[in-house]
Amino acid sequence: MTRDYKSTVFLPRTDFPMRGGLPTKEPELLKRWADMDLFGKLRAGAKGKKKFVLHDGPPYANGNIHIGHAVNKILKDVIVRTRQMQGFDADYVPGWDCHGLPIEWKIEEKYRKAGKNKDDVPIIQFRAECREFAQEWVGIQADEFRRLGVEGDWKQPYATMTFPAEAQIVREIHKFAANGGLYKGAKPVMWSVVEKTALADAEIEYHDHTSTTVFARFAVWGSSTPEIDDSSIVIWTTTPWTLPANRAIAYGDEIEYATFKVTAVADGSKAVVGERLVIATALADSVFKEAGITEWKQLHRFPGARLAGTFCHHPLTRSGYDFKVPMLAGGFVTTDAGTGFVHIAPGHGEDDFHLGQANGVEVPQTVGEDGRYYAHVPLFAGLAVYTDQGKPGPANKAVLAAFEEAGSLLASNKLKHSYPHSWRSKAPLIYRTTPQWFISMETNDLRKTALQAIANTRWVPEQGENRIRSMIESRPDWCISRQRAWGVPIALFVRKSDGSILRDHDVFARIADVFETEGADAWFARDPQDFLGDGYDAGEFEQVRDIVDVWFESGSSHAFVLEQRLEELAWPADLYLEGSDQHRGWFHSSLLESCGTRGRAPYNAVLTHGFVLDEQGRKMSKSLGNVVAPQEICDQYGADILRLWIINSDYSEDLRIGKEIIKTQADLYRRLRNTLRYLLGALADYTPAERIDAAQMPELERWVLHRLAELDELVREKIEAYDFHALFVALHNFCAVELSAFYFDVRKDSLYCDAVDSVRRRSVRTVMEHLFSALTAWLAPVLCFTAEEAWLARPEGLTSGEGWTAESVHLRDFPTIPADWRNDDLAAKWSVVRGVRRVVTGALELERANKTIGSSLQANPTVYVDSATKALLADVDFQDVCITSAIAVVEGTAPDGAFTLADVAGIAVASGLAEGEKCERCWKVLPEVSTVADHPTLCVRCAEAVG
RNA sequence: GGGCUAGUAGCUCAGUUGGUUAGAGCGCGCGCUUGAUAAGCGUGAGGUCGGAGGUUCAAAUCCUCCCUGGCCCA
Repeated sequence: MTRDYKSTVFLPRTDFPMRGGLPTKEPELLKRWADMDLFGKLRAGAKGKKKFVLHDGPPYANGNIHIGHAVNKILKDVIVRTRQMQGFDADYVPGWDCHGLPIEWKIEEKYRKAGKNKDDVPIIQFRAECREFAQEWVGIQADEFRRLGVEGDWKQPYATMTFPAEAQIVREIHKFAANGGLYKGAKPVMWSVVEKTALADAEIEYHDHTSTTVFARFAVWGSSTPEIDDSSIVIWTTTPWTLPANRAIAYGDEIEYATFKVTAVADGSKAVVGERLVIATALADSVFKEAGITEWKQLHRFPGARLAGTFCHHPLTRSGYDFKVPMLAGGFVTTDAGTGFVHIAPGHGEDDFHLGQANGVEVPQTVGEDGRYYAHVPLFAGLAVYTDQGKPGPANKAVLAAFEEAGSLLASNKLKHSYPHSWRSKAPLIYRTTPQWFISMETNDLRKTALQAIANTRWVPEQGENRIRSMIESRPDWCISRQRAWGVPIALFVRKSDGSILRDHDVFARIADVFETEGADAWFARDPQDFLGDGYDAGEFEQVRDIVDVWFESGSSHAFVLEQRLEELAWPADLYLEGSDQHRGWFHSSLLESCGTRGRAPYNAVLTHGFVLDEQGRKMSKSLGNVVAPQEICDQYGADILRLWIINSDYSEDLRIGKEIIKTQADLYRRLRNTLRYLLGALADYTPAERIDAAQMPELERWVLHRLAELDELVREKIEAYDFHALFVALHNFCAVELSAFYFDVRKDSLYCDAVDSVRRRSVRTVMEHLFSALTAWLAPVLCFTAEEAWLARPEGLTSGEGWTAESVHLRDFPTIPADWRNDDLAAKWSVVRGVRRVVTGALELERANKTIGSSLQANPTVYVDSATKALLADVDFQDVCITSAIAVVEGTAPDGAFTLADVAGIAVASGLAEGEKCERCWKVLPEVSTVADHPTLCVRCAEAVG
């Protein structure tokens, strides 16, 4: 009768399930971490260590998080966790951006639905409702971020709308006011005459509109180009009413222009035979047609660049417009339509304004908030561009008449085109110059300081540096004022007498102090005299009621977060990490704010990631129906899968996500999870007493330790480079190829069947211990839930002693790998061994196909090798390595038909069957089976192991 | 239109200064195992390296143009 030897085989045992059940398991772990105050313990344990501060860029608090938020926050979390486990004190304070237009809209929308008007609601009440709205979303988003496993100071996050933040933002504004960087200027904004208000981009709708077009002559006054002497520059515009505000003409440097002499005209043409006109050659024909010019002669051709330094007369020069109109190169000039010359009215267009700013051209204010010319405008005072009904006023006709009278009008027509309208009144909009507050890029050398700060910062990837530098190099002054309600006021007083800013430190301090306790609402709620104190009379000052650009607020976060919490944090931050769009956003505004007030960037390094696209590489949109929500992935697969996806993507570029990609990640995850599971099973009942010194281990075990040492080096290197993708590829390959397919497979026999006290089995288990320790630590920053689950499932014997006491895997540091585990000679040798092994497994496959064998343990192949390989294999238990019952390694020429692999030279394998009986315990086929009297069905090793 | 950037097997990615039949993991097909079993092992098939020109003895790699995307501007 045969005994049941199965019970004597040491099969893996563990409670760690093969399937994660992450959607239900993860919330349990979150609760565990909250209950044990993991974050508090992390902070306490890191006290006194070198700090690593990743300063959180605040998301906007107005909706559920999307996949982009998830990418950003998870990456931050992975980095913070790796730094923490490297031995840094890596605190992380999440934050929110709370002020601004989108939230205002939501509240306004609510009013509209209730049939109320925003302007009828007291500003304090309106702001309170905005605050409540933002606060609600802060709470929701915090929960959503935490569900992703993001660890941080969720009890004390920051928000731009807290009173201390509002107070500090005002202090920052005051710094610019005090150092002269802040000035009051004018800027064109989209203006609705009907509502008498400026509109933001999102409040603008485009509809077809019929405009009056004008071709007008600007007589050359003086030029550096003789070819255009006695000529007129011809401009074209669809807004004739802006011509009184003309102060320049733009040309394209690389556009070809020509001087034409008119030699014949059609009846009714306003062109004059003999006059000379300058027009872009590409557009000349169309201009001649419009102007009724039937014959002409081209005199000179030249590139636009030749026009630099030329001035023209304003066409109405004799009626109060007697000034020089400079010709300026504009990159925006095209030959799509018109004449190749663009009339520039700095107060009535974006391009116009920036070109004017760049060249020191004044910004005339010609049209008031009611859409009528100001009284000071010659010829046209009081005329309306659009009436308060949104209908065209007399302005265009009057301008046309004046130009005709002055002999400047060459032609006029109508054009139907897309034109901006108010989303509320549907009335056409105009660009109108309004007073605004600017931070100068030149005063105090802000541009220069910022460019130097960029050079002193580490940009990852490096291209980010180019990107932000080219922006800073060319950007205009920073317009920081907004005519809105929900934000931090630009809390300044301006003297009515001369428009100068009141720069008084006591007043500034009073304002900030009040904001600190009452919030920025105080600016609107209190008597201005409260802030001015006894020294000034409120009647002599105008209180600025504009609010500050929200980018200025978040750009000040380094001040109201890092600087104000120096106990926990540090200034400057070690790292800012956001999507690459933030080169123009937060990186940019933080840089300018900090350079303007502190002379350097608030960060030492900036890391950027790309955007999330769908599986085809297209942008996600509701209309395409390709939106992937992080919440759905968590519910279906688990946050660890989402985290793994991010790390397995090259986030320096755009990331893709979709069904197949997520499924792939779930497959990769299973391999990692099963590796941990196998280790746990193998380590059942393990205790440190079983440990074997590396020096006494078999070579194969020492090879695994060597690989751990190599990986340890890679882990450190890749963390430094923030290259988690490469790190996880290496870890996954290690688990799949080296452990599962090789080491674990080879050592199953030893682990299952060797005697418990055998040196070999103890070596295997010691190596398993090291593997478990290293892998749980290395995986923990990314698979924060799974690594914890595995850690908690470790055998009782590994809950005490050095490195094993932590109550959470996240309270551990990365293990220290002994330097002498590294053994390159051994690695080279085993690389050869594995090469030969591949030839053997290839040969076995043929036998399997022949049905000669099933299990490899039925085989006994003969391996023909050269002498060097023979020597190399001499001390290797090669039958164990190949998982055959026996193997012969023979030096010499292989017989015909022996199996070879093209890429393993000089190795051939001939098939053979193992002789003997199958050991009932270890399943090897050995001649010795039946030689042990007590256990006639076992091999010698198993008989001894069973005892 | 401008700045930055990408396009290598079904998927995620490697491919150093141009140099032998372009690699890996996953997935897929087939087989084995049934003592990691909703697992494990072996093995095989997948690529005109976005397209077209060009430089070179030699190009995924350098140059030009084009196509298709992405971010930020205009």
